[in-house]
Amino acid sequence: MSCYKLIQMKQMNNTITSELNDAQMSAVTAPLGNCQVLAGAGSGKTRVLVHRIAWLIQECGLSPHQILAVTFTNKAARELHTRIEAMLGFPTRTMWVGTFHGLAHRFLRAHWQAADLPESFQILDAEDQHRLIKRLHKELNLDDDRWPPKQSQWFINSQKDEARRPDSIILDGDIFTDTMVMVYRAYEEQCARAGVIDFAELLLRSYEVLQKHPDILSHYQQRFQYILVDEFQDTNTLQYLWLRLLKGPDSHIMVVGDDDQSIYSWRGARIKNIQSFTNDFPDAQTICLEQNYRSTKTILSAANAVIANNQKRLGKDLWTQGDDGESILLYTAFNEIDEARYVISCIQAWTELGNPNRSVAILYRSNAQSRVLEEELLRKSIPYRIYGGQKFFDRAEIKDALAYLRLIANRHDDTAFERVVNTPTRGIGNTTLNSLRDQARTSNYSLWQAAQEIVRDKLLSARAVTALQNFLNLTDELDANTRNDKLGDQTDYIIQRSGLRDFIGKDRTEKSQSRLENLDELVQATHAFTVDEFQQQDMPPLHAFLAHVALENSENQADVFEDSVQLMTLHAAKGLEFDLVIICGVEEGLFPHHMSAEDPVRLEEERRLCYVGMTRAKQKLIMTFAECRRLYGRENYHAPSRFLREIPEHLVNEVRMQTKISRPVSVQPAYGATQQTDISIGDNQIRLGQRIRHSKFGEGTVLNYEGSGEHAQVQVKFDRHGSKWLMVNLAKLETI
DNA sequence: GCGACATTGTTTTTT
DNA sequence: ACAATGTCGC
Repeated sequence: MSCYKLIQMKQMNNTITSELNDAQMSAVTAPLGNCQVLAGAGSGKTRVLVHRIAWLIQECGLSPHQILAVTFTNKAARELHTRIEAMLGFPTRTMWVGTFHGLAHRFLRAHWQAADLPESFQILDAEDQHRLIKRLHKELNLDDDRWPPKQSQWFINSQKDEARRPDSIILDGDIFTDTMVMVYRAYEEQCARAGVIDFAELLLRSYEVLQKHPDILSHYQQRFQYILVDEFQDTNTLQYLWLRLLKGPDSHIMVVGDDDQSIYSWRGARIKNIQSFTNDFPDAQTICLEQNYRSTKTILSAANAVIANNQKRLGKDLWTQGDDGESILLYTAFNEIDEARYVISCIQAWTELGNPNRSVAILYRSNAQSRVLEEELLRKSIPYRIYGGQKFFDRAEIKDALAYLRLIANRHDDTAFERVVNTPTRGIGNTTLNSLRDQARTSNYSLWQAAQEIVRDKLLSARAVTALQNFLNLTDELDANTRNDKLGDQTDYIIQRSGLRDFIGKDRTEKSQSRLENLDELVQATHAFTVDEFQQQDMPPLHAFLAHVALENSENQADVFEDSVQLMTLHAAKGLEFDLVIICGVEEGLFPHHMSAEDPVRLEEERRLCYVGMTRAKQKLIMTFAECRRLYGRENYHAPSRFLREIPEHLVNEVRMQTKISRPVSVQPAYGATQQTDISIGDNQIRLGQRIRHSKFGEGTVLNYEGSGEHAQVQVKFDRHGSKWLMVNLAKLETI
C-alpha cells in the first residue's frame, strides 16, 4: 500500500472515529461480529450507523456490495445512504440500503419466477386491500356486522406478520378462526389471480423464496457479509425471521434500537425481538448509548422520571452534559380553545425571540386535536405544516387516475377495475357489477375477463353490454394510444381521455378545484419521474412508477421550504427533534388514551409515547392539558394525565389559567394567556409563562399577576429560588 | 343508476 | 361534531 494511501486512510480513520464518545466509538469500531446497540433518545444512533458502515468499508475491507442496511422509513433510508456517501466521499450504489418493504420488493422483482408472481405484479396498499376484502366478504356471504372486513384485514395482516399461511394456522374448531382462515384463503387466491401483493406479502413472499430456494438463499447469505438494522425495537416476527434467514453462517448483524421508544406494538412490532436477539446470537456484544446530545438536563430528567415508571424495561439511564435549561411549562387550560390560544401565544413569544417557526413542534395524541390548533394558527397568520393526515397518493382522485394506469399495466387488477369501471359514471351500476362479479367468480376469471365474456356472449341487457363494451374499448384505447408515450404524457392523456378530469371538475366548488390541481400535480410527478436504478432495476417506467407510488407514498412536499410550525401526532414525531416542543392534551382518557388505559401493557406503550414526545425537545418543553374538552360532540372533563404526576415537581413550572371567566358559549372573549395586561416591564407586556430576569433571584417564569400601574404585582417562579410575588415597579425585572 | 337521507363509529398508521 | 358509509326511493 502506498504511503499516500496510508495517510489518506489514516485521515479517513480519523474522520470516522473523531467526535465520537466512548460508547459510540466501541459500537463503530466493534470487531466484525454480531452486535446489539441500545441507543437512547438523542444518543447519536444514526451517527453510529453511518460511521459503522464507513468503518466496515474503510477499515474492515468490506465492499459496499456486501452490506445490507435496513430501516423502517424511506426517509431514514435516504438519510442513511446520503450520509454514508458524504462520509466516504464516493457513491455506494451497490449497497443495499432501504426499508424492509423496499428491499423485499427489489428482491421479488429480481426473483419473480421463484416467487411465483407475474413479472408485472403490483402492490396493494391498505385501502385497496380493504376494498378487496370487503368485496370478498360479499362473495362469501359474510354479514358485515358480524364479520367486519376491517377485522379480517387485521387478521390476515397479523397472520402474515407472524409468517403464518392459512395452512399453518391451527383450526381450533372455533367459528372465528374457521371464518378468518376461509377469508384468508379466498384473499390469497384473489391476490394471485389479480397479480397483486400487499405490504406484508412482500416480506412473507421473499422470506418463503429464501426458504425454498437454497441456491438463492446462499447467494444472498454469502453476499451480505454485514447486516445493519435500524429501529430494531419496531421489527415484527416476520421481519426478524427474514433477517435471521438472510444472515449467513459467516455474516454478521448489528441491530440498533431503543426499547423505550417502541410505540408500534399495536402493529405487530415485538420488543421481545431485542431479547430474542441476545438469545439467538449469544456471542453478540451489547453496547449502550446513554449520553444524550439533544435535550437539556431538565427535559431529560423529566423524561427519565416518566419512563422509569415502566416495569418492563431493559434499563438504561440517559444523561447529558448539557445545561439545566428552562423548567418545563405546564399549562392548565380551561378548554381546548384556551389551550390552543395559550400554545399559539407561546409560539409567538418564542419566535419574537428570533427563533424560526420551524424550530417548534406541536405534538398531540390523536389527529382530531389538530383542528383547534390549526384554527388558532390561521387566525394569527402563523405558517404551519401538518404531518400525517392524508398522503398525496391516497387522495381519491389520485387513486382513480392511478387505477387507470394500473389497469393499463395489468387488466386483471380487479381492485383497479372496480375503482374506475364507473368513474366517471358511465352507466355501469351495481346490478351490472354484481353480475360481473358473479361471472368472474364462477369462471375463476378476473373482472376484465368476465366483462369480455359478457360482452362477447351478450349475457346482459343490451344497455349494460354496450356500457361494458365502451369501457373495455376505452381502456384498450387508452393503452394503445399511449403505448409509446412518455409516462407523463400518457398520464395526462389518460386523465383527460377517460373523462376523469371533467368528472372531477364538473362542479365548481373549491373542493373540486383543488382536486383538479391534485391531478395536475400527479401529471407533473409522472413527468418528473425517473426510474430508480436501485429499486427498480429495469422495469418499464409505468410499472416502476406504480411501485414507487405504493412503496413511497410521500406526502405532499409542497411548501416544505416555508418556515412553518410543525404539527403532528406523537407517533409521527419519533426520530425528529425540535428546539421547542409543545405537547397538547395531556389528559387522562386522551393521553393515555382510554382505549389503552386499562391494559398495563398498552399503558406502558402510552408512557413510551410520552417519553418519545418529551425527548423530542432540545431546549424547551411545554405541556398543556384542558380541564374540559369537546370530544365526539360531547364535553368531557378529564383529569390531568398520570404522566404529568410522574414528572418531578421541581422541574415544572405550573402556569394556571388566569381569569375566572365563565365558559364561552359561542363568543370567545379574550382571557387566559392571550389576555392583554396593562402590566409591562420596559416596553414588554407581561404574559403568563413569560421568562424574566431578576437582579438577585436570576431567571424565572411569570405564573400570575395582579393589579395595575403602581400596584402591579407579578408572581414569578424562579428557577433557583422558588416562587415569589414582586412589585413590578420596585423589583428590578427585565424580560428575556 | 343516482342522488338524498340515515346510521355509524370514531388511537396511533414507518410500508 | 362530523365524516364516511349504507339504504332507500325515484
